[in-house]
Amino acid sequence: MTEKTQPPAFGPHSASTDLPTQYTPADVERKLYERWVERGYFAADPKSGKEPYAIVLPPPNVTGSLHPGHAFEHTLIDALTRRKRMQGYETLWQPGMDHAGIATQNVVERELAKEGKSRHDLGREAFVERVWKWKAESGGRISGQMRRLGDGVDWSRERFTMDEGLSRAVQTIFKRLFDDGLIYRAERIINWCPRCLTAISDIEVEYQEDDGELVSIRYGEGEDSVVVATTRAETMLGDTAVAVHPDDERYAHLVGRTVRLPLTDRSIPVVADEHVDPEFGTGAVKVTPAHDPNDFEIGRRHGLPQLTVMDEHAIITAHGPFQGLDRLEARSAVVAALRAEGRIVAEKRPYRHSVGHCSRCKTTIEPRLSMQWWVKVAPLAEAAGDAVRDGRVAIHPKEMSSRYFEWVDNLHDWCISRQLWWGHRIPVWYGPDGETVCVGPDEEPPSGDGWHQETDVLDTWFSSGLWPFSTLGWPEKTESLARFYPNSVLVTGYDILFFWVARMMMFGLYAMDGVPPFHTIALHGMVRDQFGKKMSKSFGNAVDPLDWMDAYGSDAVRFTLARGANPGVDVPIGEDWVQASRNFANKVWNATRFALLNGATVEGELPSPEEMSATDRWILSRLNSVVSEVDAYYDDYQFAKLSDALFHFAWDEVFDWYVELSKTTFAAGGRPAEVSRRVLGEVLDVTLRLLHPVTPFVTDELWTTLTSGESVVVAAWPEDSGFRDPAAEREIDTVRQLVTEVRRFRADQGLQPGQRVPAALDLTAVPALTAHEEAIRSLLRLQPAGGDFTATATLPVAGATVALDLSGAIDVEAERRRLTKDLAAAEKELAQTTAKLGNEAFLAKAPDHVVDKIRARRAAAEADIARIGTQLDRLPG
RNA sequence: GGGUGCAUAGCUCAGCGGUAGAGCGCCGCCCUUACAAGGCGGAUGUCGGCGGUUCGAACCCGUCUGCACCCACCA
Repeated sequence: MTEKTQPPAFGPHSASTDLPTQYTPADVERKLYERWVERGYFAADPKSGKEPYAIVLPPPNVTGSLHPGHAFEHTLIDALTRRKRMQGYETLWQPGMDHAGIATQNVVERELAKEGKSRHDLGREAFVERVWKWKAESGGRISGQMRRLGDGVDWSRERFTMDEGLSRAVQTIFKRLFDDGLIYRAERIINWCPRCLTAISDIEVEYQEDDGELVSIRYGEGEDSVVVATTRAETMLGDTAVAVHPDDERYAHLVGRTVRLPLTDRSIPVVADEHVDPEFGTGAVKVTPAHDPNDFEIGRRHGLPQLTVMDEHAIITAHGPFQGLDRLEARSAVVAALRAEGRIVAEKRPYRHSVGHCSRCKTTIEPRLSMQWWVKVAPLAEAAGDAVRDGRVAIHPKEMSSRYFEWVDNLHDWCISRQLWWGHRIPVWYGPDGETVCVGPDEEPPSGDGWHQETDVLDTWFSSGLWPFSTLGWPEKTESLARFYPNSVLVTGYDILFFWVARMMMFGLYAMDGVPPFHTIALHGMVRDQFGKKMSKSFGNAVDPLDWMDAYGSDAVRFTLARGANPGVDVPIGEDWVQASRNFANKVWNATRFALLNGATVEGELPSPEEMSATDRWILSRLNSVVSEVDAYYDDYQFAKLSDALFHFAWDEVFDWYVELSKTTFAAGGRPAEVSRRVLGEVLDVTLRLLHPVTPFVTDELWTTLTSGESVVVAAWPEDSGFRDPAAEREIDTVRQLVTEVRRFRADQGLQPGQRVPAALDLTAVPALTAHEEAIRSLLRLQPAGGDFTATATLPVAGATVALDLSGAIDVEAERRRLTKDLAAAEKELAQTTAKLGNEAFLAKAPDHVVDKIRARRAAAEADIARIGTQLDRLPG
């Protein structure tokens, strides 16, 4: 913090000179956001005649709070929707939250555990009530964070996956799928989390390399024995066969016979199955149909019994000495017992293999045989694949399409039932005589003795898969649904392509008569820390975006995220970068402050090009180019590019060169100053509008001050007027080149930047520059030369000559070093270009513009060599 | 076991066939009346290795190495 006193916060209509010298985000952010919402800027009206533009907010889980990844995603969506709104589209950004079944239930269970209670102590109803209470607090926190970020969502349409309307949607589509035979109930091996006590789907399983131990066990006796290997010895209690490959001669004599299963009083058959790899291990595999998905399949093929030996807590239930042991205890106990019987044939050896873990609690998954509800995905997935294949839905960046196809083309059926309490209860009733009735939203469930509803709830992704249309009122045929479905684009992370995007595609196509839920899928990367490491709480590098917003302002956080957003690529974020963005916001602030202090205006027509100076024409020419550039980047979801383009245009061109050059004009006054004031007003007006979608707060505060407009939120998006002035651009480039060259000389000579130096400027060789003489003198701190120079340094730059009176202060050696270095560079350039131009093949095959460029470079090198030679000759000594 | 992506300045990343770029960091000099959250100047790279295509390659092709991530029912 500086010691300068800060004037109080100011309103949009206070005098312009009230602007403090530093931008203080806290003074404006809250006030502006409230104003935007109050004025209804973000409300989408289905009745307007405007073309619709709709995006859904990927609903955050009600658990916890927003992390940097959310801030990132929201920034991108907010920028897209703000621009479209400015372009005159009827823009909907649909907000809401996801009940996040298993995740939320876990969180609340942990809360309960702190009180020494389990959900069973409360009972289902009270527990669910408790979750709702918790949701109320947590949801409020998230919407508070979204307000801080500046998210332009339509709050009047906020939805929750468990609210009444969305629950109706869930029930409706369940019933429809059920009636179409696309939902069924079946007993299968599923991924079971023994801690969450529920089934989870395949993609909720995270595989990690774990160190296990492979033990080899002999089944049967003597000649008729067979050795199998396993990492889960305890499952042998549930073995109901040994399988070998049909062509494996080693075991041919055993097939069809039985071997005794150690530690039990059972004998199990040896079966031949193609699935067995004879090359792996001993070529014989134990078969546990109730506890392994492969074995389940083998068991099915051979009609083997499915013997369950573990309960839902992964505790052994098989009668005998192991009963009551946890699976890991049982594992070592079983191995010890086998060893005692001499059944372990080889010492157990370390074995690294891939083991499934629950994505929610990291507990090792236990494959388990159980009755679950399933969605038959094949027909749905095919439609989802086709929609992308035939171009109705585009995926950005397109390289990500392969991931999408990888999944939709290789789908297993989706296990949608969860043994949880928090979620949409499956709308199926079972009758006393084994009847199964699926109940639609407007139907009365069957009542009477023996009827009861399914206790399982649906996978949380079942309801979020309906998000693009359930939020718009489906299954009712609402105006909003007709207007805003399909969505224009879906913006989300590539990590939930399978979880969420594919499900929305399947359900959208199914429920909405083959119309896919969005035209475009724009995938972004993950937020990482400044070293490119994944942000995670356990790693300790996760940051709360609110902390940075408090310290540097929302705009700074947003600009940093946008600047890192290359399509589909992970974005690293560090505090240094947020600071840099804060500095940029402050720069924008101060440039506008300068403009206001100097009477910049947006009033009246823009003067004609004839009236303007080359400087004015140059910046307007550049401005229009940037407008087109930014538009092209937006249309291609190139947030990093557009942010960078704006950053450099604003800072380097407008704030540095244009503002500096115009100071001279303003000082001189008169009509040229008036023209420049109008041009500066124009340039800032347009620049602020261009920046607004990414940095909404500072731009609105400044824009309303500058223009007295209502709000930049509802201002028109800039359009390229088509004005270009290449001659003016060349002219200003020359001025910049000249000034830079002389500055370099000054720095090399040790002249302090503020030190005024007498100088003669001879610009006659470049007539266009004469108009800029005052500006050049001012930028270079050159004073008019009075009388004779005592010591002169002459710089021929860009055809002009600058003679500086150094009054004996010239550092001859420094200058000689500088010139020698430049000379070497110029000679190298000459050699290179000459060689190139002497190459016949090059001249014959290279395009003209390349050859011309090389010629120009050679000419420039020659001129440089001559110039530097002259300068060196003049050096004393 | 498959698949995809990435290896460019100290760090994080752009560039993707025609003189190596940005931000931050670093080294000088400056509080020049919009801004020190600033200004000016500067240094820094065998563009992962090796081959090939081409007049020309960071960019295209092959190959190797290293690193990410995704998918997969390997006991």
